[in-house]
Amino acid sequence: MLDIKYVIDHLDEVIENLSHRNGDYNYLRELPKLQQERVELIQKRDALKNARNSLSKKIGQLMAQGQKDEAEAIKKQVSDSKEEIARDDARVEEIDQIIKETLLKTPNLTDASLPIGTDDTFNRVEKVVGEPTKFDFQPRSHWDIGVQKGYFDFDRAVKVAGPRFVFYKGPFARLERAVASFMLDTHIAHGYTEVLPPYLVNTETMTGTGQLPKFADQAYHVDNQTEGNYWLIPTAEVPVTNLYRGEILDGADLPIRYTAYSSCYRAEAGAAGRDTRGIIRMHQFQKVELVTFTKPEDSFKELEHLTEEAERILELLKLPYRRVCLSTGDVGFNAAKCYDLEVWMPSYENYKEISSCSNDTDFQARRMSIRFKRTKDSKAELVHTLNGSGLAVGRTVAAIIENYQQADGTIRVPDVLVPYMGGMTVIE
RNA sequence: GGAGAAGUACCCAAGUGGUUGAAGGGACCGGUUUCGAAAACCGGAAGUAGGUGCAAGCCUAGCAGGGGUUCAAAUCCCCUCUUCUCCGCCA
Repeated sequence: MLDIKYVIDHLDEVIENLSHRNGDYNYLRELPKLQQERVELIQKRDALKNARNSLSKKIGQLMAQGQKDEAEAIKKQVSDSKEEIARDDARVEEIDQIIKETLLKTPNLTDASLPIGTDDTFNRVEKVVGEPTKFDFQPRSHWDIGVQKGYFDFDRAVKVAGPRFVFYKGPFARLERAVASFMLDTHIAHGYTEVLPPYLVNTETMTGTGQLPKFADQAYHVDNQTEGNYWLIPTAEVPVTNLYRGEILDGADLPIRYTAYSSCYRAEAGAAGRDTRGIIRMHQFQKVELVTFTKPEDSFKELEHLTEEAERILELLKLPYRRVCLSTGDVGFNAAKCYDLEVWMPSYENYKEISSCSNDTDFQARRMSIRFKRTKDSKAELVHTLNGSGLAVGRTVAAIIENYQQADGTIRVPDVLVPYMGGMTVIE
C-alpha cells in the first residue's frame, strides 16, 4: 500500500511511475478531493465532540452538586449535536473505506533502476553463470524420464486430485526431500533462521502481503462449515512476512532473515495451456523461501544479499542459470524491484524461472503496519520487507533431472546432494 | 465438541457510569550511596492513530474486536475473537 500523503503530494509523479506497469491509474486523481473532504469533516466533528465532552463533564459536576435542573438543561443541548456527530462519523468512515480500497488495489512504485517496458521482453539479463548443458545424445524432458521410470505419476494424480498435480515416487520423492533439506541447511548456515509456518492463513494475512483483495482468483479458499475460514498459502512469504504484522520491532534486531520450507498452492487461473507438461506449473508445489525485514536504507543492498543467497544454491548444484532484472511491466504487484533467477532447462531449450527475489520496500509493511524503532525513544518507522525463492524445489528437481541425465538413462546426483540421498550417486 | 474462568499500557495489576488515558508495583531513565555493582532511597518520563500548529502544545479516538444504551462507558447490554482450566476426541 502506498502512503496516501505521498500519493496526494506527488500525484502526477506517482501516476507516471505506475503507468510504466501498464494499466490506467488515473483513478488516483479522486484521492485529493476525498482526503480534503475527510479532513474538513474530521475538524468539524472533533470540535463537536470536544464541546460534547466538556458539557458532559459539566453535567457530572452539576449532578454532584445537586443542581439537577441546570444539568437537565445542558443535557438537552448535548443531545442536539448527537445526530450530526453520528452523520459525520459515518461519512468519515465511508471515505476511509474508499481510500483504503483504492490504495489496496494499487501496486507498488517501481524503482528507477528497472528497465522501463511493457512486458518481459524488456527484462534485462544481468549475468549468466555457466553454459547451457551440452549432451552428446538426445536429452529427454524430466516428465519423459520420470514417467518412463515410474517416478512421476501424473495419471493417477489426476484421478486422486486433478490436473496439475503429481505423485513423486521412489528416488524422485527422495530427491525432492533432499533438495529441500539441502537448501534449508545452506541458508541456515548463512544466518537465516528456519521457520515452519502454517499452510492455512486468514484473510487479514493474505491482505497484508498483497494477495487480497486483488488476486483472490489465484488462491484457494478453505471454508469449513463449522469452523474456520482460511486460505491456502501460495508461498511461505505470506505467513512469514505476516509474523510481525501490527508489531514494532527493535531496530537493533534488523535485519531479520528467515527461511521457510512449505508447500505452496496456486489456482493458476489464466495459465491454461502454459507449462502443461511436467512439474513446472502445479497447483501444489514445494518451495524454500527467504524473507527479510530491514531498515529502509538497507533494503536495496539486502536485495543483492538475498538474491546472492538464492544464487548460491544454483552454484552449489552446478546448474547453469542467469539473473534477470524484471522490467516495469513484468514486475510483481508488491515489488519495487525484482530479480528473477532462471535455470537452464534442456526440455525448453531455454532458461526457466526458478526464483523471484523482490524488494517490496514499505509497501507490505504499510499494509501490515510492521514498524521498528531505531532507539527506544525514536519514532516508529515502517520496515522494508523482502522475499525470494531459495529456491522452488520442484523446478530445481526438474532442472537436476534434465541437466544431470546421462546417455544410459540414469541421472547423476549432484555432489552436494549425495549425503542427502543416503550416499546414492546415481538414480537408476 | 461440552462446561467454567479471563482478556486494562512493555510486564503484573487497581478500577463497575461522571476531571480515570487510566491508582499501585515491576521494568525503564536520572540522581544519592559505592572503588564499582547489587540493594535501598529520591526524582522522572511514559506508548499508538487522526486532526491542528514553526514548535511547545492543543483537540479527537483508543482499556481484546465490533455493535448498542446514555448528556456521559474501561465500567451496563448484545455479538465475535483469543487465552486458561476440566471433560471428550485426535497425529
